[in-house]
Amino acid sequence: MTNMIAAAKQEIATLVLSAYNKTVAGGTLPAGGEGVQGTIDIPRDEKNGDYASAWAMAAAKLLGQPPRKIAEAVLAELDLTDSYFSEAEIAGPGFLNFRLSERWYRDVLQTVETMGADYGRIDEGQGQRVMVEFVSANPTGAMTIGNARGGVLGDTMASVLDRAGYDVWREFYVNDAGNQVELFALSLEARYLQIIQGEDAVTFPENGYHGDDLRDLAKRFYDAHGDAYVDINPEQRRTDMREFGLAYNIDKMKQDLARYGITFDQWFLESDLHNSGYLQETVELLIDGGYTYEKDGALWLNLMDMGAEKDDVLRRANGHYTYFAADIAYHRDKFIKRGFDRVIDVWGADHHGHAIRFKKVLPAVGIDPEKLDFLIMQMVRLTRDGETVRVSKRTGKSITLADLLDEISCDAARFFFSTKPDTHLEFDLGLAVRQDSENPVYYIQYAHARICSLVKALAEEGEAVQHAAEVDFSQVAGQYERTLIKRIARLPEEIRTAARDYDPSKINRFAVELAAAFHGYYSHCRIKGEAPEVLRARLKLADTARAVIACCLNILGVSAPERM
RNA sequence: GCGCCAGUAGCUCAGCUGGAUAGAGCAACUGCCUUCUAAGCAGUAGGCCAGGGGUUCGAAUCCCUUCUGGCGUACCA
Repeated sequence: MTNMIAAAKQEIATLVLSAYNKTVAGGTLPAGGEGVQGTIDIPRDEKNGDYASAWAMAAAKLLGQPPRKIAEAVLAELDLTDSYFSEAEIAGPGFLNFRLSERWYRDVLQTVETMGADYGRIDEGQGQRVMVEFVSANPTGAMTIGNARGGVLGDTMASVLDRAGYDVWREFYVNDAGNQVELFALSLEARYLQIIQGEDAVTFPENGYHGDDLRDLAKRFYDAHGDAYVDINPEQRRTDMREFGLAYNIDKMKQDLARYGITFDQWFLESDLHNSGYLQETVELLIDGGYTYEKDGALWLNLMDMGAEKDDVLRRANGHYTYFAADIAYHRDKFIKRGFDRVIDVWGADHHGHAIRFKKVLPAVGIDPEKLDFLIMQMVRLTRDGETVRVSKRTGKSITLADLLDEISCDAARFFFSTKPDTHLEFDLGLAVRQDSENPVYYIQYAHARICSLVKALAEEGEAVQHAAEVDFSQVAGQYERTLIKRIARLPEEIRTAARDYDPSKINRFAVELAAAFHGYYSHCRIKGEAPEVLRARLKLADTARAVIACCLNILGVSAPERM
């Protein structure tokens, strides 16, 4: 058993049930309570034991007896010999409170030692193939602060799922087709011609991209080709400029994301869906299925018949397919063509209306909507000195991911954005500069560095870290030691719930708690200079904490420094 | 209007598939470095869990409702 929390709970369930069966056999309690599922919790207050079973309360109604009386009868038959528990008692309205035995503590350290850097790995996913699609920023400009949040969320989500036993695939969907890309090409063309003919000679397209990055891009194109593109077929000009611009931007995104610790298994091009005919084939599938109708020259998807609030356009009157249509083809590719068992799309809240309607259409192309989950993250509100800063790409004034990484470290940024996705995040640019002192990531890294230096210092004195089997656990029986071991034991369970709830930020909160347990331990339990048995037991515990902190940081994509 | 998300300490947030006295960090205040890293530890103070109803042994947690904020409701993506 690699999840020692689950192991403890499972054992309590077994112990209580077997004790109950004895009370039935002995005639103390009526039969019928075998199927009762009493919750087993870890009490907030340690006075109430390490684990508490509410079984007696849950069974009270069914057995027709007061909870305390049931608890007393069960307790009398409880046999803790060789179990993970040393004692049990009744408290409050009828809780059965259990205290962990030395055997459990030893098994925790043994598990960490056995699993090493893989500690926390569980088999919840059973090797199912799951794709996490995230960031998927428009290639028409730089990535925003919102992408910074989505990037961390998707990347850590993928890491958590990986450790939970899924076969994970990270993917970036490149929207290199559609209106925005045409507008991008037109804007670039205008900037290019302006370089040669002057600003006033060329009118800039309405709603074009006004950012300085477009001017830079045009300059790069000019540097490469001079004025060779002035007297050329405008269509050819725009095609070449679009390809040039997109290639440049996509490469830049790859670089920025790499700086941010994110690499994708695949960059999937929307244009491939158009060029290969797969998009057309998918739309024809919908037409043949009778899910569409034509109105005002456009092809509509009859979503209201599928329970949605409104219909969506698949093919515009100008003959171009919409983003909605492409997305259907894209997901058909994910599920039908590539056979993923599950797909998680990390999207911003501005897409949630799309997400709801999107799920409705999936059955029409043969996809089980249950296999697709959306991780909708709420918007990041960017402020500076209390005033909201617009994050629109078109203002040309937005703060980019690259800007952010110029100001704060990748570690600090990743940790800062690891918050629960369903709450709004306010990002204050003034605060960002001060993040170094406020970001808890340093608290965790400091714990790691402290232990590394300690282990190194002791190794120089000839004290190597021992194996768990050689440790005398009576030497680490104090409050701080036990708190630390119990916290170490939690990682697999945290992985399980983080994967289940799609909330990777649980891991960063856990890491802070783990670091706190270590700092407390370190401050109260001296290691160097203690008697040999004490020193070795405590050193083993410190080194185990180090390994688990490293696991957490690894999952979060944050470095684990050996020195600070 | 309708739909989705949120409202918990001065600030940022945990806790939400019902459990015992609602927690942590930051900020404030007190202590702790001649011994393994003080980027640390120990402590004090801080709360009508947005308001109101309900469900039950028990509600921050579940249901109804009101209020407040964000987002959506394009032949954009």
